[in-house]
Amino acid sequence: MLNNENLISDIINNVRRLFQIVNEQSKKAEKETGITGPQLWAIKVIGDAISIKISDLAKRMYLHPATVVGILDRLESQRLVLRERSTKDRRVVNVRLTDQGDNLLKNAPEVAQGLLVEGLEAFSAEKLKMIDDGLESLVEILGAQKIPPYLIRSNEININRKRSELDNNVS
Amino acid sequence: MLNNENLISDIINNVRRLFQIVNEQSKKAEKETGITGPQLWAIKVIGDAISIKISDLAKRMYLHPATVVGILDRLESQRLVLRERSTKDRRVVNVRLTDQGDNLLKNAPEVAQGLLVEGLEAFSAEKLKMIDDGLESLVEILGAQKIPPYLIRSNEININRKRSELDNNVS
DNA sequence: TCCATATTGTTTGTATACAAATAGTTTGCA
DNA sequence: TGCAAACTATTTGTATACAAACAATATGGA
Repeated sequence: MLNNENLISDIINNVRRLFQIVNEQSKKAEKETGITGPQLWAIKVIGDAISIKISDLAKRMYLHPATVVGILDRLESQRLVLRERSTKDRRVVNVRLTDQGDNLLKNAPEVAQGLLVEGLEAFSAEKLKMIDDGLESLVEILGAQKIPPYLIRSNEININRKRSELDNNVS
Repeated sequence: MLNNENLISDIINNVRRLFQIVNEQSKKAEKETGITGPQLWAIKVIGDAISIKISDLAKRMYLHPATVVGILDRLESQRLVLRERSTKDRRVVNVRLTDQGDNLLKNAPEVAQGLLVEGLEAFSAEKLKMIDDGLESLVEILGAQKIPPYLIRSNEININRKRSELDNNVS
Protein backbone atom coordinates (compact mmCIF):
# COMPACT_ATOMS: atom_id res chain seq x y z
CA MET A 1 0.00 0.00 0.00
CA LEU A 2 2.75 2.39 0.97
CA ASN A 3 4.66 1.11 -2.03
CA ASN A 4 1.73 2.03 -4.25
CA GLU A 5 1.63 5.53 -2.81
CA ASN A 6 5.28 6.02 -3.65
CA LEU A 7 4.77 4.75 -7.17
CA ILE A 8 1.82 7.10 -7.65
CA SER A 9 3.76 10.13 -6.50
CA ASP A 10 6.65 9.07 -8.75
CA ILE A 11 4.24 8.98 -11.67
CA ILE A 12 2.82 12.40 -10.84
CA ASN A 13 6.30 13.80 -10.58
CA ASN A 14 7.32 12.31 -13.90
CA VAL A 15 4.27 13.77 -15.60
CA ARG A 16 5.17 17.15 -14.17
CA ARG A 17 8.79 16.78 -15.27
CA LEU A 18 7.60 15.88 -18.74
CA PHE A 19 5.64 19.14 -18.90
CA GLN A 20 8.56 21.16 -17.62
CA ILE A 21 11.10 19.63 -19.98
CA VAL A 22 8.91 20.17 -23.02
CA ASN A 23 8.59 23.82 -22.01
CA GLU A 24 12.33 24.09 -21.52
CA GLN A 25 12.99 22.61 -24.94
CA SER A 26 10.78 25.28 -26.42
CA LYS A 27 12.80 27.96 -24.67
CA LYS A 28 16.05 26.46 -25.90
CA ALA A 29 14.89 26.55 -29.49
CA GLU A 30 13.98 30.16 -28.86
CA LYS A 31 17.53 31.10 -27.88
CA GLU A 32 18.96 29.37 -30.94
CA THR A 33 16.62 30.72 -33.59
CA GLY A 34 15.64 34.12 -32.21
CA ILE A 35 11.97 33.31 -32.55
CA THR A 36 9.71 31.82 -29.88
CA GLY A 37 8.67 28.19 -29.59
CA PRO A 38 5.14 28.63 -30.93
CA GLN A 39 6.48 30.78 -33.77
CA LEU A 40 8.99 28.07 -34.72
CA TRP A 41 6.26 25.48 -34.52
CA ALA A 42 4.15 27.52 -36.91
CA ILE A 43 7.11 27.86 -39.29
CA LYS A 44 7.55 24.09 -39.27
CA VAL A 45 3.90 23.38 -40.01
CA ILE A 46 3.76 26.02 -42.75
CA GLY A 47 7.00 24.73 -44.26
CA ASP A 48 5.64 21.17 -44.33
CA ALA A 49 2.53 22.28 -46.15
CA ILE A 50 4.27 24.79 -48.47
CA SER A 51 1.04 26.81 -48.39
CA ILE A 52 -1.74 26.50 -45.81
CA LYS A 53 -4.82 28.48 -44.84
CA ILE A 54 -5.15 29.98 -41.36
CA SER A 55 -7.90 27.67 -40.15
CA ASP A 56 -5.98 24.55 -41.17
CA LEU A 57 -2.84 25.88 -39.55
CA ALA A 58 -4.79 26.45 -36.34
CA LYS A 59 -6.11 22.90 -36.45
CA ARG A 60 -2.69 21.37 -37.02
CA MET A 61 -1.26 23.41 -34.17
CA TYR A 62 -4.16 22.60 -31.86
CA LEU A 63 -4.59 26.31 -31.25
CA HIS A 64 -7.44 28.80 -31.51
CA PRO A 65 -7.49 30.77 -34.78
CA ALA A 66 -7.22 34.01 -32.84
CA THR A 67 -3.97 32.82 -31.29
CA VAL A 68 -2.56 31.86 -34.68
CA VAL A 69 -3.43 35.27 -36.10
CA GLY A 70 -1.25 36.90 -33.44
CA ILE A 71 1.64 34.54 -34.08
CA LEU A 72 1.41 35.16 -37.83
CA ASP A 73 1.31 38.93 -37.28
CA ARG A 74 4.65 38.72 -35.52
CA LEU A 75 6.17 36.33 -38.07
CA GLU A 76 4.98 38.55 -40.90
CA SER A 77 6.49 41.66 -39.34
CA GLN A 78 9.80 39.75 -39.23
CA ARG A 79 9.38 38.93 -42.93
CA LEU A 80 9.42 35.20 -42.22
CA VAL A 81 5.98 34.42 -43.69
CA LEU A 82 3.67 35.88 -46.32
CA ARG A 83 -0.12 36.18 -46.27
CA GLU A 84 -1.93 35.80 -49.58
CA ARG A 85 -5.69 36.13 -49.90
CA SER A 86 -7.16 33.33 -51.98
CA THR A 87 -8.77 34.35 -55.27
CA LYS A 88 -11.04 31.30 -55.34
CA ASP A 89 -12.58 31.94 -51.93
CA ARG A 90 -11.85 35.47 -50.83
CA ARG A 91 -12.56 34.65 -47.20
CA VAL A 92 -9.48 32.44 -47.18
CA VAL A 93 -5.95 33.64 -46.41
CA ASN A 94 -3.05 31.37 -47.38
CA VAL A 95 0.27 31.57 -45.59
CA ARG A 96 3.67 30.49 -46.88
CA LEU A 97 7.33 30.97 -45.93
CA THR A 98 9.49 33.71 -47.37
CA ASP A 99 13.05 32.83 -48.38
CA GLN A 100 14.13 34.09 -44.98
CA GLY A 101 11.58 31.84 -43.31
CA ASP A 102 12.77 28.92 -45.36
CA ASN A 103 16.38 29.54 -44.34
CA LEU A 104 15.44 29.75 -40.71
CA LEU A 105 13.53 26.48 -40.99
CA LYS A 106 16.55 24.74 -42.53
CA ASN A 107 18.80 25.74 -39.64
CA ALA A 108 16.24 25.35 -36.86
CA PRO A 109 16.74 22.72 -34.16
CA GLU A 110 14.31 19.91 -33.48
CA VAL A 111 11.54 20.69 -31.04
CA ALA A 112 10.65 18.31 -28.20
CA GLN A 113 8.52 16.17 -30.45
CA GLY A 114 11.44 15.52 -32.79
CA LEU A 115 13.78 14.64 -29.94
CA LEU A 116 11.22 12.24 -28.55
CA VAL A 117 10.89 10.43 -31.86
CA GLU A 118 14.65 10.21 -32.20
CA GLY A 119 15.09 8.80 -28.71
CA LEU A 120 12.25 6.32 -29.02
CA GLU A 121 13.69 4.84 -32.22
CA ALA A 122 16.41 3.18 -30.15
CA PHE A 123 13.85 1.13 -28.21
CA SER A 124 12.47 -2.33 -28.87
CA ALA A 125 8.87 -2.89 -29.91
CA GLU A 126 8.15 -4.42 -26.50
CA LYS A 127 9.46 -1.40 -24.66
CA LEU A 128 7.54 0.95 -26.95
CA LYS A 129 4.37 -1.02 -26.34
CA MET A 130 4.90 -0.74 -22.60
CA ILE A 131 5.41 3.02 -22.76
CA ASP A 132 2.34 3.45 -24.93
CA ASP A 133 0.16 1.33 -22.65
CA GLY A 134 1.25 3.36 -19.67
CA LEU A 135 0.39 6.64 -21.35
CA GLU A 136 -2.86 5.18 -22.58
CA SER A 137 -3.81 4.43 -18.97
CA LEU A 138 -3.13 8.00 -17.90
CA VAL A 139 -5.14 9.39 -20.80
CA GLU A 140 -8.00 7.06 -19.96
CA ILE A 141 -8.06 8.15 -16.33
CA LEU A 142 -8.25 11.79 -17.29
CA GLY A 143 -10.20 11.26 -20.50
CA ALA A 144 -12.98 9.44 -18.71
CA GLN A 145 -13.78 12.77 -17.13
CA LYS A 146 -14.25 14.27 -20.56
CA ILE A 147 -17.80 12.97 -20.79
CA PRO A 148 -19.21 15.83 -18.76
CA PRO A 149 -21.81 14.77 -16.19
CA TYR A 150 -23.73 18.02 -16.71
CA LEU A 151 -24.63 16.90 -20.21
CA ILE A 152 -27.75 15.59 -18.53
CA ARG A 153 -28.15 18.28 -15.95
CA SER A 154 -28.04 21.40 -18.07
CA ASN A 155 -28.37 22.19 -21.73
CA GLU A 156 -27.36 25.82 -21.47
CA ILE A 157 -23.83 24.98 -20.50
CA ASN A 158 -23.48 22.63 -23.43
CA ILE A 159 -24.80 25.17 -25.88
CA ASN A 160 -22.37 27.73 -24.59
CA ARG A 161 -19.56 25.25 -24.85
CA LYS A 162 -20.40 24.01 -28.29
CA ARG A 163 -18.12 26.33 -30.22
CA SER A 164 -15.10 25.88 -28.02
CA GLU A 165 -15.56 22.14 -27.69
CA LEU A 166 -15.48 21.85 -31.44
CA ASP A 167 -12.37 23.97 -31.62
CA ASN A 168 -10.63 21.82 -29.06
CA ASN A 169 -11.64 18.47 -30.44
CA VAL A 170 -10.19 18.78 -33.90
CA SER A 171 -8.47 15.45 -34.49
CA MET B 1 10.05 -1.59 -38.27
CA LEU B 2 6.75 -0.27 -39.54
CA ASN B 3 5.23 -1.54 -36.32
CA ASN B 4 7.73 0.50 -34.33
CA GLU B 5 6.85 3.62 -36.29
CA ASN B 6 3.21 3.19 -35.45
CA LEU B 7 3.98 2.68 -31.78
CA ILE B 8 6.12 5.81 -31.75
CA SER B 9 3.43 7.95 -33.32
CA ASP B 10 0.92 6.49 -30.85
CA ILE B 11 3.20 7.54 -28.02
CA ILE B 12 3.59 11.05 -29.41
CA ASN B 13 -0.14 11.34 -29.81
CA ASN B 14 -0.76 10.17 -26.27
CA VAL B 15 1.71 12.68 -24.88
CA ARG B 16 -0.07 15.40 -26.80
CA ARG B 17 -3.46 14.20 -25.57
CA LEU B 18 -2.13 14.22 -22.03
CA PHE B 19 -1.18 17.87 -22.41
CA GLN B 20 -4.53 18.75 -23.92
CA ILE B 21 -6.58 16.95 -21.31
CA VAL B 22 -4.72 18.54 -18.42
CA ASN B 23 -5.45 21.94 -19.96
CA GLU B 24 -9.10 21.04 -20.43
CA GLN B 25 -9.39 19.94 -16.81
CA SER B 26 -8.09 23.32 -15.81
CA LYS B 27 -10.78 25.01 -17.88
CA LYS B 28 -13.48 22.80 -16.38
CA ALA B 29 -12.48 23.75 -12.87
CA GLU B 30 -12.69 27.34 -14.06
CA LYS B 31 -16.33 27.02 -15.07
CA GLU B 32 -17.25 25.43 -11.75
CA THR B 33 -15.49 27.80 -9.38
CA GLY B 34 -15.53 31.09 -11.29
CA ILE B 35 -11.78 31.45 -10.91
CA THR B 36 -9.16 30.31 -13.37
CA GLY B 37 -7.10 27.12 -13.13
CA PRO B 38 -3.86 28.77 -11.99
CA GLN B 39 -5.82 30.86 -9.49
CA LEU B 40 -7.45 27.73 -8.05
CA TRP B 41 -4.08 26.02 -7.95
CA ALA B 42 -2.68 28.95 -5.97
CA ILE B 43 -5.65 28.78 -3.57
CA LYS B 44 -4.95 25.08 -3.01
CA VAL B 45 -1.26 25.59 -2.29
CA ILE B 46 -1.94 28.55 0.00
CA GLY B 47 -4.66 26.61 1.81
CA ASP B 48 -2.33 23.66 2.37
CA ALA B 49 0.31 25.90 3.88
CA ILE B 50 -2.11 28.12 5.87
CA SER B 51 0.38 30.95 5.37
CA ILE B 52 3.13 31.08 2.77
CA LYS B 53 5.51 33.67 1.39
CA ILE B 54 5.43 34.65 -2.27
CA SER B 55 8.75 33.09 -3.23
CA ASP B 56 7.82 29.74 -1.67
CA LEU B 57 4.44 29.84 -3.37
CA ALA B 58 6.17 30.44 -6.70
CA LYS B 59 8.50 27.49 -6.09
CA ARG B 60 5.67 25.15 -5.17
CA MET B 61 3.73 26.21 -8.27
CA TYR B 62 6.81 25.96 -10.50
CA LEU B 63 6.12 29.49 -11.69
CA HIS B 64 8.09 32.71 -11.90
CA PRO B 65 7.50 35.08 -8.97
CA ALA B 66 6.32 37.78 -11.40
CA THR B 67 3.58 35.46 -12.60
CA VAL B 68 2.48 34.67 -9.07
CA VAL B 69 2.31 38.36 -8.20
CA GLY B 70 -0.24 38.85 -11.00
CA ILE B 71 -2.31 35.87 -9.91
CA LEU B 72 -2.32 37.10 -6.31
CA ASP B 73 -3.33 40.60 -7.43
CA ARG B 74 -6.46 39.16 -9.01
CA LEU B 75 -7.23 36.85 -6.08
CA GLU B 76 -6.78 39.73 -3.67
CA SER B 77 -9.12 42.00 -5.62
CA GLN B 78 -11.72 39.21 -5.32
CA ARG B 79 -11.10 39.13 -1.55
CA LEU B 80 -10.03 35.47 -1.69
CA VAL B 81 -6.54 35.99 -0.26
CA LEU B 82 -4.78 38.43 2.04
CA ARG B 83 -1.26 39.81 1.81
CA GLU B 84 0.55 40.49 5.06
CA ARG B 85 4.06 41.92 5.20
CA SER B 86 6.24 40.03 7.64
CA THR B 87 7.43 41.95 10.70
CA LYS B 88 10.44 39.70 11.15
CA ASP B 89 11.80 40.23 7.65
CA ARG B 90 10.17 43.21 6.05
CA ARG B 91 11.13 42.08 2.56
CA VAL B 92 8.77 39.13 2.96
CA VAL B 93 5.06 39.14 2.13
CA ASN B 94 2.96 36.30 3.52
CA VAL B 95 -0.27 35.24 1.86
CA ARG B 96 -3.23 33.44 3.43
CA LEU B 97 -6.84 32.67 2.53
CA THR B 98 -9.74 34.85 3.61
CA ASP B 99 -12.89 33.12 4.88
CA GLN B 100 -14.25 33.46 1.36
CA GLY B 101 -11.13 31.84 -0.04
CA ASP B 102 -11.44 29.04 2.48
CA ASN B 103 -15.06 28.41 1.49
CA LEU B 104 -14.17 28.32 -2.18
CA LEU B 105 -11.39 25.85 -1.46
CA LYS B 106 -13.79 23.56 0.42
CA ASN B 107 -16.18 23.41 -2.53
CA ALA B 108 -13.58 23.37 -5.30
CA PRO B 109 -13.24 20.33 -7.58
CA GLU B 110 -10.08 18.31 -7.89
CA VAL B 111 -7.64 19.49 -10.51
CA ALA B 112 -6.02 17.09 -12.98
CA GLN B 113 -3.41 16.02 -10.48
CA GLY B 114 -6.07 14.92 -8.01
CA LEU B 115 -7.99 12.98 -10.62
CA LEU B 116 -4.82 11.25 -11.68
CA VAL B 117 -4.06 10.13 -8.14
CA GLU B 118 -7.61 8.89 -7.70
CA GLY B 119 -7.55 6.90 -10.92
CA LEU B 120 -4.13 5.42 -10.27
CA GLU B 121 -5.14 4.11 -6.87
CA ALA B 122 -7.23 1.44 -8.59
CA PHE B 123 -4.15 -0.06 -10.25
CA SER B 124 -1.85 -2.85 -9.08
CA ALA B 125 1.72 -2.18 -8.06
CA GLU B 126 2.93 -3.98 -11.20
CA LYS B 127 0.85 -1.77 -13.45
CA LEU B 128 1.97 1.36 -11.60
CA LYS B 129 5.59 0.30 -11.96
CA MET B 130 5.08 -0.17 -15.68
CA ILE B 131 3.52 3.27 -16.11
CA ASP B 132 6.29 4.88 -14.10
CA ASP B 133 9.04 3.14 -16.07
CA GLY B 134 7.48 4.31 -19.32
CA LEU B 135 7.34 7.93 -18.16
CA GLU B 136 10.85 7.64 -16.82
CA SER B 137 12.04 6.65 -20.29
CA LEU B 138 10.40 9.66 -21.88
CA VAL B 139 11.86 12.00 -19.28
CA GLU B 140 15.29 10.48 -19.82
CA ILE B 141 15.13 10.96 -23.58
CA LEU B 142 14.24 14.63 -23.20
CA GLY B 143 16.25 15.17 -20.04
CA ALA B 144 19.47 14.01 -21.60
CA GLN B 145 19.29 17.14 -23.76
CA LYS B 146 19.26 19.25 -20.62
CA ILE B 147 23.04 19.11 -20.35
CA PRO B 148 23.61 21.90 -22.83
CA PRO B 149 26.44 21.17 -25.31
CA TYR B 150 27.35 24.85 -25.53
CA LEU B 151 28.53 24.72 -21.93
CA ILE B 152 31.91 24.08 -23.51
CA ARG B 153 31.52 26.27 -26.55
CA SER B 154 30.55 29.59 -25.02
CA ASN B 155 30.62 31.12 -21.60
CA GLU B 156 28.62 34.22 -22.44
CA ILE B 157 25.49 32.24 -23.10
CA ASN B 158 25.81 30.50 -19.79
CA ILE B 159 26.29 33.70 -17.90
CA ASN B 160 23.24 35.17 -19.52
CA ARG B 161 21.26 32.06 -18.73
CA LYS B 162 22.36 31.72 -15.16
CA ARG B 163 19.46 33.53 -13.55
CA SER B 164 16.75 31.85 -15.58
CA GLU B 165 18.31 28.41 -15.28
CA LEU B 166 18.21 28.75 -11.52
CA ASP B 167 14.61 29.88 -11.61
CA ASN B 168 13.63 26.91 -13.73
CA ASN B 169 15.45 24.28 -11.75
CA VAL B 170 13.77 24.70 -8.40
CA SER B 171 13.16 21.15 -7.31
C1' DT C 1 -32.96 35.77 -57.47
C1' DC C 2 -32.79 36.79 -52.55
C1' DC C 3 -32.02 36.16 -48.04
C1' DA C 4 -30.94 33.36 -43.88
C1' DT C 5 -27.08 30.83 -42.40
C1' DA C 6 -22.46 29.33 -42.18
C1' DT C 7 -17.57 30.07 -42.81
C1' DT C 8 -13.20 32.64 -42.43
C1' DG C 9 -10.10 35.68 -40.57
C1' DT C 10 -9.66 39.59 -37.53
C1' DT C 11 -10.29 42.56 -33.42
C1' DT C 12 -10.94 43.27 -28.55
C1' DG C 13 -10.48 42.17 -23.86
C1' DT C 14 -8.66 39.28 -20.21
C1' DA C 15 -5.46 36.00 -18.07
C1' DT C 16 -1.40 33.62 -17.85
C1' DA C 17 3.90 33.45 -18.20
C1' DC C 18 8.49 35.14 -18.08
C1' DA C 19 12.80 38.28 -18.56
C1' DA C 20 14.73 42.37 -17.12
C1' DA C 21 14.85 46.21 -14.32
C1' DT C 22 13.77 48.26 -9.87
C1' DA C 23 12.98 49.52 -4.84
C1' DG C 24 13.32 48.22 -0.35
C1' DT C 25 15.48 45.29 3.01
C1' DT C 26 18.77 42.18 5.11
C1' DT C 27 23.15 40.00 5.69
C1' DG C 28 27.95 39.18 5.56
C1' DC C 29 32.37 40.71 5.78
C1' DA C 30 36.15 43.83 6.17
C1' DT D 1 30.29 50.10 12.15
C1' DG D 2 29.70 50.60 7.23
C1' DC D 3 29.06 49.12 2.85
C1' DA D 4 28.87 45.68 -0.92
C1' DA D 5 26.26 41.80 -2.17
C1' DA D 6 22.24 39.10 -1.94
C1' DC D 7 17.41 38.60 -1.36
C1' DT D 8 12.27 39.72 -1.94
C1' DA D 9 8.44 41.39 -4.14
C1' DT D 10 6.99 44.38 -7.64
C1' DT D 11 6.76 46.84 -12.17
C1' DT D 12 7.28 46.96 -17.12
C1' DG D 13 7.23 45.05 -21.56
C1' DT D 14 6.38 41.23 -24.66
C1' DA D 15 4.33 36.83 -26.16
C1' DT D 16 1.12 33.32 -25.90
C1' DA D 17 -3.90 31.67 -25.46
C1' DC D 18 -8.77 31.91 -25.76
C1' DA D 19 -13.81 33.71 -25.76
C1' DA D 20 -16.78 36.78 -27.80
C1' DA D 21 -17.98 39.94 -31.16
C1' DC D 22 -17.32 41.40 -35.77
C1' DA D 23 -16.88 42.17 -41.01
C1' DA D 24 -16.50 40.12 -45.30
C1' DT D 25 -17.66 36.43 -48.11
C1' DA D 26 -19.89 32.11 -49.68
C1' DT D 27 -23.67 28.84 -49.91
C1' DG D 28 -28.10 26.71 -49.83
C1' DG D 29 -32.97 26.83 -49.93
C1' DA D 30 -37.38 29.18 -50.87
